[in-house]
Amino acid sequence: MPTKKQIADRHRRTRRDHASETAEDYVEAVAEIVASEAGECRVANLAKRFDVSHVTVSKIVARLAREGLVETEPYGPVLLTVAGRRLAAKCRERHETVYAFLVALGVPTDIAAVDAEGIEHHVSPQTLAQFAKFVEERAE
Amino acid sequence: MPTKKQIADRHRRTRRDHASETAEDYVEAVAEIVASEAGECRVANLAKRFDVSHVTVSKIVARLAREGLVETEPYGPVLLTVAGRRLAAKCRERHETVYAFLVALGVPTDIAAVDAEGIEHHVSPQTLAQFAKFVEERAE
DNA sequence: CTAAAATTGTAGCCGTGGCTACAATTGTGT
DNA sequence: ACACAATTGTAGCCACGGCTACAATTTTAG
Repeated sequence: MPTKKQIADRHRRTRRDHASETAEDYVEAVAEIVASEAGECRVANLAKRFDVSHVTVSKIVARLAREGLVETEPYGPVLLTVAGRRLAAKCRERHETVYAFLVALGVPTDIAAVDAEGIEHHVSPQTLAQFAKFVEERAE
Repeated sequence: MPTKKQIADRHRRTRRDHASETAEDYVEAVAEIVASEAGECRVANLAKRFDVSHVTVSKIVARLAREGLVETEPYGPVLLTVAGRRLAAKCRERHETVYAFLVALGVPTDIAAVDAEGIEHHVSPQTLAQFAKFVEERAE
């Protein structure tokens, strides 16, 4: 049985995850937009993508810049740093695994898409490995 | 392929979920504490449980009271309303299903406990049903 | 080239979930 | 009863992710 400290730790970790969820969503989106026809990612692209105001995007991009995930200049595009690209790649892979897993489990694709969005940030490497294994087994 | 609007909707939903996560965690915790040896749930119990200050708990409890999930009087215990008890029961069941599912999948119990904490709030009824089905099949 | 449109930045507000510090209340132990 | 401990409330601060309104800049159209 878990101790009270362990329960508190679990919750603390859940909160810490929260802080990085936005960062993960944004770097993932930036990578996708750069890879799209758009070619480059602008604040406006992110605002549309997340359906928020450009002001909200600006503030979050500023934070990501502070954290070294993106680089940007006034009125310029949003560029991923090396760290940002690394994080984006990791998130994209994890996202795809979670989505594929849910679909393999029998969840309708539209619902799997929504759930994957929420779940992906809380999946540990161990759980992700089990997800991937399950998908592989079903694929044979 | 999903439209941009659908992608934005997915993110909006993810954000809305965020808002209710705290509420769910708290009513669940209140129900557990009330059911424990403690017998009643006080602000101090929640503060220890989530490893936050009593001030943070007070503010959140006040919000839950505004939302009709709990009732409380100055210097008194935190009581669940009917709506609060209903939500707590739903969350507890969902939490247990997610945990059991991860364990059935092969995730170590300690890691499953952490992941379940983060995942439970983002599982749709459809996905939860698949989780439950999977657990049942493995149990035979 | 200049004027209008689109984009981005800035100022200032809100609610949520964190905190410390201090005040008030309740509970306990002589 | 009274003092001390524990608990809860209040004041006031912070960062984050939202917003509107307005200013600045860049892009695009004429």
